[in-house]
Amino acid sequence: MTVVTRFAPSPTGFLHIGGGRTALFNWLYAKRHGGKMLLRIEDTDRERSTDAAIEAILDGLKWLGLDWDGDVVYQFSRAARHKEVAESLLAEGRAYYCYATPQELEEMRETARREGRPSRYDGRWRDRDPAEAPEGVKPVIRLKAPTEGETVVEDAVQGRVVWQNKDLDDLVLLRSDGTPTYMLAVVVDDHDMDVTHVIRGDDHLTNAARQTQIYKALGWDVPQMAHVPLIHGPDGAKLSKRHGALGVEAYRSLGYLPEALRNYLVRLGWSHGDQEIFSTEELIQAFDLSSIGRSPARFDFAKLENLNGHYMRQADDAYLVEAIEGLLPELGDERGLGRTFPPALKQKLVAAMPGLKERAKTLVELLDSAYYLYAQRPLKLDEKAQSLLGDGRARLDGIPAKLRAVTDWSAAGVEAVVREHAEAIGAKLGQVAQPLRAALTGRATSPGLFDVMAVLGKDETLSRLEDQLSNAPAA
RNA sequence: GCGCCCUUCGUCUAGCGGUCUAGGACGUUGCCCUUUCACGGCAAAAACACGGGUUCGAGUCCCGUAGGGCGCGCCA
Repeated sequence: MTVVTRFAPSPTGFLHIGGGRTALFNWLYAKRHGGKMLLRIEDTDRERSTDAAIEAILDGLKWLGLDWDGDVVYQFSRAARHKEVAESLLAEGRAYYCYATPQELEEMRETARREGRPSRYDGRWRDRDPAEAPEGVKPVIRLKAPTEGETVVEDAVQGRVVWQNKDLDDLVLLRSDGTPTYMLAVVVDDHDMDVTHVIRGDDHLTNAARQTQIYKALGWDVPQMAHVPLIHGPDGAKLSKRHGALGVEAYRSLGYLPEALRNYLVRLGWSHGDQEIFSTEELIQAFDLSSIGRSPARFDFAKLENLNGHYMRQADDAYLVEAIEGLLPELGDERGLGRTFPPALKQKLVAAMPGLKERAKTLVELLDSAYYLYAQRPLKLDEKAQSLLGDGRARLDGIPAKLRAVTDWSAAGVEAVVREHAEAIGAKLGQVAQPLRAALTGRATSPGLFDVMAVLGKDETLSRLEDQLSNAPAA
């Protein structure tokens, strides 16, 4: 039997980080077993489903590098089939019409809560003659759930979980307008789509019990369930927009690489001994359901950043330039850049990338650290650079002339000149290099100074130096 | 309130009755390397929620307590 997993988001918002991890787990499990991962959009809530959300989810998955097999299934398009299944249950006496009105149900819940009883539907139409149906009320179809015994879910992550049937009420299968509820639709679709493994957040654990009852009533096999713990915010509370509950596209904007985010996400809940870094191939080889823990994890940006830095350092230089270029539509304007890099700048970026990528944790930092490559003269020095240059300006006297004389403008050639200069004025190299760096890059931090000068070229280097040295120090 | 789930360093986790003087990673601190910052290397501080059992022996099994989470819709 081939493994079939599915990712089934509801299009009421973007693809958040927890959904991204669920998709990743489904994807990995399918890949691991040479199976398929299907994508189903759970849009039976017509009020809240939007096309924008569908697009955001699809984009998010693509950006994360998680592809799905076959066409996207839109759940609502299968409503007729859902209805048919509900009616078949009705015909077999495993479901019944319920004429209770929303107000009635609301009262029922309130009373129950007030009296300290569990708030469940009381089954008032379960055995009642439909002939007693009130005028003008369109009924829903409810499942005639067992009232005795227990419902068991053998979960690949949670283990054996047992509910007493008396604690579970008769859920609605078909709404009064004839549309299916989520509970029915999932069961029918998973069955019809031959889904073998349902991997989802453990907020669905209770649903698993109710869905199991539907499967049983239908006489269908229950797929293997795997309910993975949720991801919490850094404070342990539910994920909110303030911390981790951003759409995955927000992580893209923040400058994270999809491979880094995947690696981070997979280790939230799943582990493989002491291994922290996984290539995609390694993940596919190692991933399993039994190594998923049962306790919730907190989202930690610091670790994500570390991982991202790791992947950036490893990445190909041209790839990184493409990646930051991809951020330009969002970040370019405020940095005086267009939507793409001019070819000349692109070349410089690639050339400088080995030194740049060592020092950045995100693509945004990478772009900013490359400031000296695209800055317009005269440079605007940041605070640290200003004070460095202020202190060391005197030690730069005579440097421009010596540099102007250089014929071999290479990192090594330039380094020799600067080292000589430092020696000549009795200063340590750092005492000369730092103010020089400030003047040339506008920052206190940059890649190796001589590499910077080499990439900048002789003319630009000298011009920038003159800009800064001819200016009287700011009072 | 009822049901279900969870609880090892600040965080992610290893641990599947003895090898745990509890390991790794991120973060933190110190040192080294060094033209800066990073990277890298070395070192340090840092955890089995609590209480009962079971057992020769418990982080590991059982039961409570406390704390946290999820669910309890004609939402998904």
